[in-house]
Amino acid sequence: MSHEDVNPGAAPTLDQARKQIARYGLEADPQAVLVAVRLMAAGARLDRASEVHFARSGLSTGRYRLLVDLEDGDGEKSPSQLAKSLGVSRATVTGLVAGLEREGLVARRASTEDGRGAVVVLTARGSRRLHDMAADHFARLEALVGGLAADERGLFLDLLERITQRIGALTAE
Amino acid sequence: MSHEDVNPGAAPTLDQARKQIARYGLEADPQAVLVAVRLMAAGARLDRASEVHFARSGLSTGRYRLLVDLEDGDGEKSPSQLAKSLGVSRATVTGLVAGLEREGLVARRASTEDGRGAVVVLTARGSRRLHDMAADHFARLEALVGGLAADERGLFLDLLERITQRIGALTAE
DNA sequence: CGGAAGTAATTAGCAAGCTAACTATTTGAT
DNA sequence: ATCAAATAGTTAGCTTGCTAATTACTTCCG
Repeated sequence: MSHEDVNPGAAPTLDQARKQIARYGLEADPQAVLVAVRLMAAGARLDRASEVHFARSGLSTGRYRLLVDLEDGDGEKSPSQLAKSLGVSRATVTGLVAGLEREGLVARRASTEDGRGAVVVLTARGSRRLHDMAADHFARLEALVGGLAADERGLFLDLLERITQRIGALTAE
Repeated sequence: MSHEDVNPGAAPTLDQARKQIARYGLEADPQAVLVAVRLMAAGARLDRASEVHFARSGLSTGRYRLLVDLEDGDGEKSPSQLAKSLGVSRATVTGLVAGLEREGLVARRASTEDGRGAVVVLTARGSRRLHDMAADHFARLEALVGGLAADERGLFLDLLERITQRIGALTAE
């Protein structure tokens, strides 16, 4: 065995990126590759941590986002609208709503205007759940970013935005 | 209906963050919250785009990472080591290896040193698959980050690192 | 106004992660 | 030397997301 610490879930290093690029005889910029890979890794880790975080309130990330989306609106929305604003498929919304309805955080009614449609309504219980979570939730979000000064946060937002705009490049063609 | 574009999978805005914080009567810094929420949203989107990207080569993100991890080493590793370095559970590795083995990209041997252990070996076919993907893959990673100048990339890496260090804060206690 | 095409929601079935439980082996402490 | 505890790997069962197919209703065109 060597002396390398295996370093669980390790963020990849610049050297690793360089080695890979060299191995394939490519011209890519190791630093650019590193940024992409690190962001992906961070995203995956954050996703999982987020699930754990929301699980404490008996929710999942998706369910929480759906509740917030309802509360941000007038408290009701169709599944299709929810799918669009959450950026998930309608099938996923069906599943999320089913779970939330089972817990009484949300109710479903048939639409009065469109015979095909449904309307998802935030219940008092759902609203209360959001309020109960709020203080802890926002405190944790702040803590996550607490290592950055205010101006650094603005900078980070800008840079992140400029990367996410190009996510399509991953799958384009 | 209002004039708001529903803006599919919309990144949340500073105003939305402000409104939420106000609704719950909290003191949180809207910009800090926005950074956290945007990063989470970006992570989720990137994750899904990444799956689509790797699916073109008949892989998933997890399977790709496992292959790369093998190639970065001496071409073989135990499932436990893989789990540690990939930051996933051993059960997940079992599943990934099963899939990769089915496609002949990887092979499994019993460990000679430890009667409980196994060794996962990258096959020639697995190695070839990585090479075949490399040019396109790295080009896309570069494109993702192409909106940032070299010094901005360094900056971004630094800021991202300082946030990811605190992911634990989301789930701590 | 009648039928084709489009849209809303759900259902079924898939992959990736997880935890918990189980088997087999090794380690280590008495 | 033995037996308990730790470790390696797998399995089973859960959740979240997806796509594709199904059903029901609207819309729109001729």
